[in-house]
Parts: sequence; C-alpha cells; structure tokens
Amino acid sequence: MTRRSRAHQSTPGNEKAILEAALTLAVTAGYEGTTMAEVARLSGLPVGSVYWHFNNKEQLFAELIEYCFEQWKADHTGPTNRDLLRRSIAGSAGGSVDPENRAEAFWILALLFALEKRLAGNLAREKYLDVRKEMFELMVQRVEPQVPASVLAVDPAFGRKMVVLGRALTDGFYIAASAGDEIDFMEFADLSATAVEALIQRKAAEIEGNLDAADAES
Amino acid sequence: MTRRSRAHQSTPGNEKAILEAALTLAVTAGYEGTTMAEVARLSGLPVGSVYWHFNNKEQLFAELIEYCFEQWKADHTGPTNRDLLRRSIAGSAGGSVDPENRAEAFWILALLFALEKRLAGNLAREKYLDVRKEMFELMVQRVEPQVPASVLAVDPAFGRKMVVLGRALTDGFYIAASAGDEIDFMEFADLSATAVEALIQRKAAEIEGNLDAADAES
DNA sequence: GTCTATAACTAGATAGAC
DNA sequence: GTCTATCTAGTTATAGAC
Repeated sequence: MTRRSRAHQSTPGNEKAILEAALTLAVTAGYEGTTMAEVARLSGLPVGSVYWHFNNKEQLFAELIEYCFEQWKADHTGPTNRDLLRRSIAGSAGGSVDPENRAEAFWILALLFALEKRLAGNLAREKYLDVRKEMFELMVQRVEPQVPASVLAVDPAFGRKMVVLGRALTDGFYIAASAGDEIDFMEFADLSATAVEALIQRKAAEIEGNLDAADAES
Repeated sequence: MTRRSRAHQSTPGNEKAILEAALTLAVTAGYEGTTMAEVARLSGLPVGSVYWHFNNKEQLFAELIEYCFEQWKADHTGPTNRDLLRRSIAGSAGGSVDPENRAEAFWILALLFALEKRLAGNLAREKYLDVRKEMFELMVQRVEPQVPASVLAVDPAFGRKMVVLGRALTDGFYIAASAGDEIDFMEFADLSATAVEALIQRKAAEIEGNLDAADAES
C-alpha cells in the first residue's frame, strides 16, 4: 500500500507540517498556483514524502479543507463570542494579509474553492461544498435564537435568510481585504451587524403593525 | 516589432474573438487554469496568432479586464436603472452559471483577480485594482444623491460607506452563486437593498434626534 | 517512513515559413 | 497577419535505494 491507513486520529507531525505549508501557500497562490514542490519545500520534506502522506494534490487539498474547518469550528463555536457576524467581518481585516492567520485563512481557502468552478468533480471542491453546508447550519443554530419569535412565526425561514445575508457580507469583506481596500474593517463589521439588526427590527415592526391592523379589524 | 501599435481604437475582429474566448474560459477556470492553447482553440486561431495580437498571457488578461470593464460601464451607467445594488445582486444569479453572460462575467473575473494575491505585480491584477477604484467612484456618484443631505452634513463619507457595503454584498452573492447556493437571488437583492436603505434611514433618524435635542437645549 | 532521480506531460512562449 | 513546429521550464507523480 502506498498510503497510511489512519482514518481520523489527530494529525501527526509531518502530515500537519505539510497541511500547514499547503495552507500558507494556497492562501496567496490558490489551488493551481500552489505546487506540490513548493509545499514540500516549505514543509521541509522532499516531494516523495508528501506523496507518501497524501495520494495526490486533490486529496491533499480535500484534507486541508477538513483540517481547516475543524480549526475554524473550534474558534467560532466557543461560548464567548456572541456576535458571530461582527467577529467574522472584523477577522477579514488581517486574514488575507497575514498568511499565518490560520483561523481566518480557512475563509480565504473557502472563497477560492467557491470561485474555481473548473474544479467541478474535484474531491477538494466537493469537500468544500459539504463543509459550506455544514458551516451554514452551524451559523443558523446561533443566529435563529436572536430572531424574535413573532417574526419566525410568520416567516420560519427568516433566520436562515439572515445567515445568507451575513455570509454574503463576510465573503464580501474578505474580498475587499484581498483586494487591499483601505477601509476600517471594524467599522464595517459594526455597520453590517447594525444593518442585519435593522432588517430584523423592521420585519418585526412590520408584523407587529399587521397584527395591530388585524386586531383593529376584528 | 512583434506587436500591433493600436492604442485605443475599437477592438478588431480577431482580437475580440480572442478576448471573448479568454473571458469564457477564465470565468470557470480562473487565471492559472486558463491556458493560451485553449484560448487559441476556442477563438479558432492558432497559438501563434494569439501571441501576435497579445505579447503574453499577462497582457492578454490586462486587456481583457479593460475590455470587460468598458462593457460593464455601458451596461450600468444608462439612465434606466435606478437601483444599482438590487440590479447587481440580481445579476449574480445567472452570472456565474452561464459563461455567455458577458455583462456579469466581468464581476466574476474581478473576484478572481481580487483573490489571487499571488499575482502581485502582475499587469492584469494591477489593471484590475485600478478598475476597481474607478468602478467604486462611479458607484459613489450614483449612490451619494440618494443619501439625505442631513446625513452627509454630519458624516460626509456616509455615501461611500454605503457603496463599500453594497459592493461587499454584491461580491458576496456572486460567491454564493459560484458555490451553487440554491437561494432566491431576487429576494436577496431586495433584502440587501432594504438593509442599506434601513441603515440610511436609521442614520437620518439618529441625526434628526440629535438636532431636536440640540434645538431643545438652545 | 524518508529521500533522490526521473518519467510523463503540459505550460508559456518563439522562430520562421507562408 | 496567419499558422506549424518546436524549445524550455515547470508540473504532477512514481520508482526504488536507503
């Protein structure tokens, strides 16, 4: 066999080094732009070793996505951070500039795989699409409690909609960071949170108004 | 000389065919993923001809960005479309799916160049960053008149902030489209427009309140 | 498990006939 | 201006010594 059989034990030393190297490179070079030779060089191992640990480039990236997602989950599911959106957008500020920022590197990696549609059928991209769905559900679980029950009663999908909006904003600000826009990301993190909040309130008020109208009619 | 000297005359037949081929491929394959051989094949010309018209891949893409931007400007500066943000986001729906959708292909191309930071110094990426700035200013000119004078008096940059937010949203929904999210883009186009609108109203109300307070004090 | 050498292939780019 | 043949360098991936 040309491949280790470990399934899900915690990533051992050299494998982790390879994944970290791949991540560092991928964040600035993308999928095609990252070469196995460079990954090997940066990890301090020869190419042969990289191919001993991972079947091929595709699989290396598929595992990289999983590896990053675990880190991201650990960082973003703690009980401390109450404001997911604000935190995510604020994180975009340095995320794309500093290749060492692992917690946020995942998001950049994700954007790359979202955009590179040529990778249809590619193991890594399929893996990403799975992860994207899982991440979405995690966010829904955290956002839904913040939506008033009266709103959810009328539009049960409203919480999910706010997550879609929040994710679009987060993605958008990562793009802005990648493009080097000189904006105050903290300010926009607040502004974005406020905008979503305003949308929820407006919806609640609208429903309230309808209820009043209905009450008045009866 | 190995290169035509036309500077800014309207793109002649074969050059246009090459640019169109490059665009179609780039939208799904990205910069690295698009090969000169494929561009040649799709344009119906041999590789040699492509290199006669364009010095190299870098310059081909730099001109592609300019070429697309001109089209985008023509599509998005007419007097008809009053709601820029709503229109942009709604456009993202099909933009990433149909490689023939030229008007929106530009935005995908833009995202690719925004993310591919490895291309630092690359002519095409530099060109894109210029275009990004110009596009921003065009949007500011169209959004600023919609912001109440009272708000601009207190925060002259508020219009620009709304454009930053709007662009982030647009970028974000293009990502969603690229990832194949099954969402109702029209609905989110409306929701996004409403969110920005709500933010402006909230700001205006806040300022109004302060003015009243100031009036009461005097 | 690690490392070297190299095979098999594909990329961007050019030379030069027409 | 167009097209073919080809060069060079770099890519993924493997074979096989250690």
